[in-house]
Amino acid sequence: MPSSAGISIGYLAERTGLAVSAIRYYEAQGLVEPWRNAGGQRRFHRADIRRMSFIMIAQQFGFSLPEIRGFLKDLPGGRTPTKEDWARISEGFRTHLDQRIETLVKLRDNLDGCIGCGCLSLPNCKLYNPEDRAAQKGQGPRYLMGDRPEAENGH
Amino acid sequence: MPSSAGISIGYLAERTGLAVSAIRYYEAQGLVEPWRNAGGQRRFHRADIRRMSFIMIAQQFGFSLPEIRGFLKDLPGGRTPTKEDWARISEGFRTHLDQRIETLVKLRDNLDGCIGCGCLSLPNCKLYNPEDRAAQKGQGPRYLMGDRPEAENGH
DNA sequence: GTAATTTCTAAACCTAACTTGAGCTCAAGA
DNA sequence: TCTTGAGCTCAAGTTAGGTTTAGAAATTAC
Repeated sequence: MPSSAGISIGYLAERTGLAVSAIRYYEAQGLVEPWRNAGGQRRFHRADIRRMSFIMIAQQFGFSLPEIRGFLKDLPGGRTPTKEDWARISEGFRTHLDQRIETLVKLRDNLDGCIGCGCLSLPNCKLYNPEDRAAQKGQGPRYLMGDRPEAENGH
Repeated sequence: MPSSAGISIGYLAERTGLAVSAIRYYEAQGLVEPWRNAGGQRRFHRADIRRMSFIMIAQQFGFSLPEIRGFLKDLPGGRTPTKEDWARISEGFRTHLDQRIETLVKLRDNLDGCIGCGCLSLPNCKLYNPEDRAAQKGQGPRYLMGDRPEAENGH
């Protein structure tokens, strides 16, 4: 229940769909700064509902929590994004998203070019080529992402 | 150096760009089954170079190691994919990829619709909508870019 | 025949984004 | 007032996909 002096962590969780533990984790990561009431319990601004939403949306776009913290800190006064802030920030999202889509489409095109070629071990296969592999981002071994191309010879 | 009786883990690593530790890890995950020489060292088939390449490519398409193990097991005789197998399997890749691209494009469209609307806290915002969020992943670490199939466990 | 390199195992460690548990306190309703 | 539920802290666990480390044994190079 929202009292006049800020909202509880449970209420914030209920309104955003986040787990209570996640909100506490976000606080630990510096994404939100609740104050404490007399009994030591966290109290949040109502605006933090929107702040949490912003975090969740930014996550959908693939931003890490540190990056999101950066967005939130860059806002004058460290406030939760307003309509204008949001418009500005979404340009960045858009670019990020476009890049990711482009990467996947390229990957798909390579796949189409390779279906049935059976060339997985050949140096001219674009899927196998380390240069192309280095271009991808995401989880996976780090040495695929920018390390040694090395002399590859098909066998 | 490849002897006539199979290749060493170091040579396999060199030929694929994988770390030796990664190959041992794949063995532990049941993705490859080397035998041992008299001294207890692993020996691999030459064909495992191709097998490793297959694993790396499948990873690029977002498949988890258990899924990839499934692909490799489904092959008659448990062999490394041939040209024909590869053609068959890539259909699955293609579908998976298409889905991921579609998801991202939808996200982008929603973003375009929302730029400047400042509606982050409103229930009719598609980016904010809990239904849409629920459509992706429940709890645990969220693998946000596209769905990561598999390994969904309750709390 | 040495020396150098590779490989072996097992366990610990790593990152990200959280969740779970233990043990305790605070707040609210009957 | 009692009781239940919500909240607190801190540490440890989880998942995926590995890497690092340490000490010993095998293999290769000279």
